[in-house]
Amino acid sequence: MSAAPEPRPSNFLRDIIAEDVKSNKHGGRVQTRFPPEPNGYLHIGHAKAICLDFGLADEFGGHTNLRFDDTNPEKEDVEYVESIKNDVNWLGFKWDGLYYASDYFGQLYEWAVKLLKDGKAYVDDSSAEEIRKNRGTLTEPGKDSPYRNRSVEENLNLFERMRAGEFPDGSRVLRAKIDMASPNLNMRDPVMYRILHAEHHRTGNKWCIYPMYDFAHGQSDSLEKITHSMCSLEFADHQPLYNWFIEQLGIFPSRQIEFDRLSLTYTMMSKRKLRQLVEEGRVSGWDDPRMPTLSGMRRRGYTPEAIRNFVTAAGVSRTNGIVELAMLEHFVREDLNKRSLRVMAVLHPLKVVIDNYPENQVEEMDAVNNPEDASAGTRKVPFSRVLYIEQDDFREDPPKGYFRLSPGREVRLRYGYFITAKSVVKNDDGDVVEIHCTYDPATRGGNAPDGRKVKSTIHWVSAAHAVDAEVRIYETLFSKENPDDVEEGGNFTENLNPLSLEVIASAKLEPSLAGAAAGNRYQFERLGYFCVDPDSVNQDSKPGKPVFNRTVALKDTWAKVEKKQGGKTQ
RNA sequence: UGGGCCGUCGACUAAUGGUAGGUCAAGUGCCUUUGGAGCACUUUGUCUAGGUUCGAAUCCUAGCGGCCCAGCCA
Repeated sequence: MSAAPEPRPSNFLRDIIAEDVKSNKHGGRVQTRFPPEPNGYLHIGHAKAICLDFGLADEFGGHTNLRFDDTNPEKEDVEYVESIKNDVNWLGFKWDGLYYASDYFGQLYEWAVKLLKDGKAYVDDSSAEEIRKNRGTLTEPGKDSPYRNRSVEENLNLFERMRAGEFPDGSRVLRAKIDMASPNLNMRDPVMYRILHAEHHRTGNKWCIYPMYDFAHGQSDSLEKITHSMCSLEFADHQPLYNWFIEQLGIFPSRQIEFDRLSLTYTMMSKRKLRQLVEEGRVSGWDDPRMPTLSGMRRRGYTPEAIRNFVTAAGVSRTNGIVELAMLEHFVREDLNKRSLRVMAVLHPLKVVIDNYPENQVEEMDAVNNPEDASAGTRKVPFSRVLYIEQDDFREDPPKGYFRLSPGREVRLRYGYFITAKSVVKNDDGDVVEIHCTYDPATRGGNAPDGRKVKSTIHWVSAAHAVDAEVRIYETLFSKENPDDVEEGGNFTENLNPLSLEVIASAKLEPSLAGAAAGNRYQFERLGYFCVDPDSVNQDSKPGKPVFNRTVALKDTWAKVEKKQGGKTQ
């Protein structure tokens, strides 16, 4: 945490909470909750909710619970609850209470009985189809169910038998008796309980009826004395129902406040569709580095700080917009720039032989680890007669404005020497496979005593000392800004970007990278930020061939200039 | 002639009814042993029409446009 308080742009959520604290509502107490359903992994969209729920409570000295909204046993699993806990912690938050909606099944049942006794609920024998028909439409009112006016005794008896398992799935539901003509569809006698003979990941087979979201969420908030229950905009239509149950039950009045979801260009935020990608094997798993999941981003090399800064900068409101992926990448670079050790790595090697450099000589050159952080110190990088440079850093026929190596041109090898290209060796296809150069011994370390300038500094790795590595380069998983933008009847998978993963099988790394631990982050100079993938460790838990993920590329002005020139220089 | 929510630079986001600000992007310049980064500067915006008000992005009305809602999902 920095000493100076960060200027926080206010937002309507903070204003509401500040107002409540000021007016001493709930004694000035602030209690929030983050309520994911454990039916998938958390993604960057959840990060916004997490930052809001935890961040806002923290600002006002309040508390935040992590509550699993596990009311649908058919979709939920412990694998997901574990991943969610892990991801929330990784993002940097600690919950005060850890709860499950399933903790409240008993209480919820009692409350349902109370509503039954009060004549505020009834058991409906209609089929799902009939209920749907009688619900009416957006413009026409619904019709009362023929079972709507059963006696309290009959309702109580039927509901008890529903719980006892006497009826098959789908045969009956418990409904709230509100108003079939309400303009708000959620108020047209919403279903409170459905019969589901399914094993729940926590309550096992204890229950065969499960409460719907609407009959569980507000009461769960109430039980936990949540003061500010923040959720996304699509629940705004549910707020009257949220309040209705709380009022009928006469319980603690939690307040629901809606805000807009985070949408990102080129990013799929639907948990259902992300699961589909995993299940169909279109990605390697929930933690595939191309996934927008927190576990995917973690593996990709994103930092929690970068994600938090991004979410804060993107802000919160009630407008429905979409944030550019470039903005996320900006915050990732900003954070990584400060903390990453610089190293040299060649992704597409081109052999360079320095003809006038002694055959068996090796020099240890001093290299700065992080120009942004003097305390990171320096390291030694071996220099020898045969090196690798990037194929992109040499052009036999340089286009206008190209500053790097070309025949007769002198460049600086970073922390090495000035070299001048003299001749090339080509293979049968005419490709340049080797460059012969000379070096100036007076320029050791990259300094020219005579003050002469070179236009370019390029990175390199000594061939004899290079560590071979696999490097995985990622592009967006989808090729369209909106992955759901498909023709009628189309499928979002059509928008999958076929080029989202490029594997470079044999990149050359400077020797300091040998045995780097999984998760370590580096900047490969001039290329981007990379981190060590867990795949670097082989089956026997021994270090194998290093595997690096490219987290994000460096901004590349040259590429931009080149593009602007319309490729005519190519 | 259903209800709810929302319209601010290219994008995103701010402004107790009182100077339309910030970030991203873009551009210009400086600097540079990463053509990175950094630093400085610059450009463009309140959907439309009325109304209330000394004063409206903000409040009201209408229009236009967008999003959400007809799961026994959350």
